[in-house]
Amino acid sequence: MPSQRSAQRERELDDAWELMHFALRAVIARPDQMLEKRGLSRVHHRILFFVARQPDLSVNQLLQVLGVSKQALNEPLRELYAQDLVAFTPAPQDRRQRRLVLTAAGRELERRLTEPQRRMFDSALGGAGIRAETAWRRVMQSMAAEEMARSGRAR
Amino acid sequence: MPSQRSAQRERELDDAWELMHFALRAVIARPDQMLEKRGLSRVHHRILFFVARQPDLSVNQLLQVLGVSKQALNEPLRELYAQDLVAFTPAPQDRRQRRLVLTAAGRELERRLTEPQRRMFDSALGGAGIRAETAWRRVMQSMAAEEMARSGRAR
DNA sequence: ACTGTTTGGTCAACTTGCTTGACATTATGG
DNA sequence: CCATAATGTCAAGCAAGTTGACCAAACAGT
Repeated sequence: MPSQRSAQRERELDDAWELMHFALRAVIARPDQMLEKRGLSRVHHRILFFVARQPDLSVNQLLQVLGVSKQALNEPLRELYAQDLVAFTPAPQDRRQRRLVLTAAGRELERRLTEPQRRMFDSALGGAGIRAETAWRRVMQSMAAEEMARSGRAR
Repeated sequence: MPSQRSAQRERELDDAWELMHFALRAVIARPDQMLEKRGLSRVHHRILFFVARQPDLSVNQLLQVLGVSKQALNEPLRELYAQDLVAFTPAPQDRRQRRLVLTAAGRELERRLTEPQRRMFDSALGGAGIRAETAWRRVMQSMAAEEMARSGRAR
């Protein structure tokens, strides 16, 4: 069952995947360095990032988004709490739920950590022009859609 | 030192990063399932992928590309050899170097593993049109360039 | 021919970041 | 009052990486 694709096209698709591979590595690199100095890890950043973007997230929602077990989330979360970077408030209607928010210090740190990434995206997307940017988003959207739905990310 | 960016732009950049995040997860998902059934892991796939794309790679080159220690590479590589998926040939000029190539079975497996990913890229890129595809590549290229240079990927 | 360097392999000890399982707590809702 | 849901926590274990140390073979320069 060989596909209908040309060998040439095959190469182009593999190039695309390789491109994404290295782009990801580049985006990750800087924040990882900064995190290490603080004794934090990538999970901490992911938590800060998603909570910054969607405050009052519940723990369960965050689990869905991150795609890890609650045990894996628990410790990093406690550390962030201990360092006064995130805070909890019980949900008004259901006091079992803990709504996650960032403290001022948490927002500050999140900004610092994510800034290099924003810079990269800004330069890459902005530098390519408006039309290229929307094209880029359309392509990514098409690849990510299913997975985002599964994680409960509305669009 | 707050940046010059608007809050609106900030959100768009974060959206882009999130998009990439989930796209990656989507691309990875299928092959990971297949690998698990064979008792192989993601590294094995990465080895197969890169050796398929650039046969006669030396071990050191592969290390650069994958960005892991030689100890981390060694075992998976041995397993692939034991399963007759990769083969070694001494480099003609320097017999210390082992040039890596895929066996027929290796090429076959690599095709099967990478196929779902190629399909995703083909559908996402192809579906967006030629101009969108080149735009997408330009953006990714801009983000990945440095990292690819560091890994010795010519462009 | 000697020597130092490079390529690669291997053993060992350790760390990190998860996993699953089991169980406890508290709040909710009927 | 009771089943269920949201969350926390302890424990054991595993996967995949790390660093360090050491070894052999092949090469390159003197």
